Amino acid sequence: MDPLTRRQSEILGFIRQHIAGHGMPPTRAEIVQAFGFRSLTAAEDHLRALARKGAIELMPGTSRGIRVVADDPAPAAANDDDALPLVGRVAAGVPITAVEQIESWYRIDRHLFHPQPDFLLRVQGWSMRDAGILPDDLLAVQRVETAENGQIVVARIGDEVTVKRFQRSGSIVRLLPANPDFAPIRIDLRQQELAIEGRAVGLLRTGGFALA
Amino acid sequence: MDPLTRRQSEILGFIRQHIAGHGMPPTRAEIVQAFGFRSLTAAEDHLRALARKGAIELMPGTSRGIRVVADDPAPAAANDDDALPLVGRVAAGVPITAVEQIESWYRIDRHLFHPQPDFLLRVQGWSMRDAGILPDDLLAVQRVETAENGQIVVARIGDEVTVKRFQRSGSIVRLLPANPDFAPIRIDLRQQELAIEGRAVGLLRTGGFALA
DNA sequence: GAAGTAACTGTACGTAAATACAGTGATCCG
DNA sequence: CGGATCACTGTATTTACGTACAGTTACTTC
Repeated sequence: MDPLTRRQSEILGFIRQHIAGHGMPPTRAEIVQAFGFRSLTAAEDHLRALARKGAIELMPGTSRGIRVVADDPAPAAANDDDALPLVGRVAAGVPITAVEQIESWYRIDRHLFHPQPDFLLRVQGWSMRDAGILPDDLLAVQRVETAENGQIVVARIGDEVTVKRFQRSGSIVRLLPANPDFAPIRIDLRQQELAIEGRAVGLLRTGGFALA
Repeated sequence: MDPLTRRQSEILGFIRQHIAGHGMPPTRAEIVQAFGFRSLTAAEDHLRALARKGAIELMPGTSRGIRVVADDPAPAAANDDDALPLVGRVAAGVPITAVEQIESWYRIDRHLFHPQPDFLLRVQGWSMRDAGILPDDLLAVQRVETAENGQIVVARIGDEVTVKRFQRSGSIVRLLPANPDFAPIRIDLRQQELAIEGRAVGLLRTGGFALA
């Protein structure tokens, strides 16, 4: 979210306060009255600015169509039974689920998934497009050390973490993308180390569906 | 608080749900649409009844001037702030979110999604494959009545509910699949009726990733 | 069997509210 | 210096919304 000006913060504060107190967002007129403006456009301009900076969302043609974007993602606690950690950027060789790697926790009904996941991983790139796995999706992953052929796994080669379909024959492992634009990764277990971090058991897409 | 009738409870539930999902109380028109009424007065009557019985408070002359008074913990799941209903098979002409259509509730951190969804819908068929929407995925849908070009919408034509990308020019609406094996649906609004049930804001894949 | 309540349809109207357009200063910035 | 952003004033137009009025049908209750 872009930084707000002093005035914009006051407006945002008023919106929050109004929702808390009245159970609904304010109208332009109510903002005007609260701040002593003499023109509706003053309120409109502020709302546009706040929307542009991502602090609020405006719903065109809708009365009181203001939604405060939650910048405080309701931090679920680590001890919550139904919370899953979102694993962030992965640093040099550290196991992916190390505490330092955890970005945040999300409350999700674990039993939704079969089998049950242990953590979420944000997907990067288009390599698994044809498996319906897109960038910025959250992959629900179950921690396993070994994989069966055909399963989609989270694998680590050195510092690189990747999501691919697993295929092994003898000491040769192929990590297959689901996208003809990407090349398979071939690993000889006698020469290179491959760590299986987990197995994909589900997926969560939290953003909208913009045009690709 | 006086006891509510079955229908009145449903209305109250919808108001709660709307506030939770949209951050503001519904208008009369939104209630009418949600329940499939054909007259604004139906909604008005219910609101009056709920106000008379003390379940809500109405603020005269104020758009969305509905305040839920009681915080009775009636249907455990439906009241959960972080629960989403899974909408089941859709029957003849009934609005998709009609109470009777709800299969079950799932506990999911609403704040994960932007904007926040109102219900989940199980995806059927491969027509949105290239948008990463596969069969048996649960689509997180925000209830909206209109759509912008390019958005992925849940639309109803008669009794048929479909998920497609929305494109409108004039009175011609095209519902575009994201899969070359499927044909676009072309609708002339002057001849056919098209109901937008909602807008895709996220996705939940609960099964594993079997080989396609 | 009259009266009341619940749950609606259908029409109409005034106003609450969103929003476009045209400006005015003030400040910052390369 | 010109151009952007900020913070407004003032007017106008449309549409979203609340709400009144007049009915209908079915079910309960005294």
